[in-house]
Amino acid sequence: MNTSSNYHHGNLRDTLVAATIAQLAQQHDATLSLRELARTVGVSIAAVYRHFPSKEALLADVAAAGFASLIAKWEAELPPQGSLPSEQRFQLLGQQYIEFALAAPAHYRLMFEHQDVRQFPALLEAAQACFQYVLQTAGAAVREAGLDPRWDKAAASAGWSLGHGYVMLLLSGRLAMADGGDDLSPAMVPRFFQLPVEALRQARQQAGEQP
Amino acid sequence: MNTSSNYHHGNLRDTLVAATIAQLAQQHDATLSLRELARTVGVSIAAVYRHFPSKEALLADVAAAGFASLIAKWEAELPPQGSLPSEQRFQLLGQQYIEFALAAPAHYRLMFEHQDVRQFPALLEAAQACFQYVLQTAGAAVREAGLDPRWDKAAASAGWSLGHGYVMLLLSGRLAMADGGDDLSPAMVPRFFQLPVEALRQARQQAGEQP
DNA sequence: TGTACATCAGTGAACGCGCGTTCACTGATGTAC
DNA sequence: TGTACATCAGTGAACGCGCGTTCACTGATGTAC
Repeated sequence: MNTSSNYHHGNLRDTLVAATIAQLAQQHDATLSLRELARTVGVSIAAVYRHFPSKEALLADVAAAGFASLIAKWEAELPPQGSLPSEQRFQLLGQQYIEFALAAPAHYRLMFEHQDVRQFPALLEAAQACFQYVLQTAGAAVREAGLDPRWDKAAASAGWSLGHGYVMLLLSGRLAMADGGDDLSPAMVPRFFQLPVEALRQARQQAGEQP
Repeated sequence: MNTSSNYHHGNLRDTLVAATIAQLAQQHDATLSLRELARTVGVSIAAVYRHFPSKEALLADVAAAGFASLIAKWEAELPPQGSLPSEQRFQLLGQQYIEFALAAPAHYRLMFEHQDVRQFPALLEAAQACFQYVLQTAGAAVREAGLDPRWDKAAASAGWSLGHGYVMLLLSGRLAMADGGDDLSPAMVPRFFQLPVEALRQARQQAGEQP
């Protein structure tokens, strides 16, 4: 296994995943055909089955890679914890989440359209790691605001929901639907990542309940 | 055209739409086959093309019907404007939105997965009517909070994003992923519909900017 | 260092499938006179 | 009231298609002695 000899291919598995991601980058929807993928890579269709038991398994790997590179983006671009107010850091995380999704919409869709997380442990693990990252960031903001630390999951879930919903609506053309055109701009959305924390603060003031 | 004579069918068009909705109610994903649909209704596949130029056109009608019945639900179940604080009314709207989506997940998905709103004016119109409903409700809350009325769209979009994202994440199994199980419960979410208004209030306090 | 052999990563052809769509048609319905 | 005819809403068969998957295979690679 030396140079890019393509006979015994080197690493067909990774090549297939990378080619899928490259292909998704060029389309709007998240559908694609194994045969076309094999054609692109320049390999017989049966070769794919040497590395993946099924199309679904390939897609699950591609989805997991998506979650991994989202985490990588955060790790590369988010200022370290403590270097700025936690609530602001949570907003930045939201902003970068949206950037990520809009930069590769089809890949992003695939990450969430796959129905059967339970069948693919690697995918589940990647998605969980992603959620943990959000959870920690949200948790820090919650604690810094003097709120019950157990509200971290609620804040994280609300933030993720907000970002995901915004992206999906935007991509589906169902959001920018008012005539005036003065919609919620991408630049405005991160600001709404202060919402989860703020709402919890309000909720406590009003009643003092548990979530 | 008298009784339910099924020879010249009566109203095959509506029957097809209704059968699609019924079928979607029994499945988790939003995929379905024209042929199977025709089989269910008891009609030849070619008969479908007497009423719809394509499968997509049928699905667009089904999606539009979804938006229409969401509006119907709101009109039936939301207390009239003025009978309670607008911000609370906005929260109720959010709660009923989520109820609607979770009661018919596949139909709900179809409403948003269809890519080409522009090709189907009836669908676009139905979705816009829906957005207008949210917009008015959000706008009332924004005005009642003494905020710049032009922020109504931002509040409406944020609310819709939050609800849509929550529902989609929940359905895809990507939300309830933390070990502890203490996630954001459906009952908790409506509370977050106070977020858009609240966040705008905060934003104004902090800076006084325009959205 | 050379040979024998197991293993590994590919190939090419074929499988069966269900799909959306189209065609020429048939039989019922409604209308004109 | 009865007949002729256009229109409408169906039928059944066929089209071509690309798909995911499987099969028996081939040729390169690595290892044992």
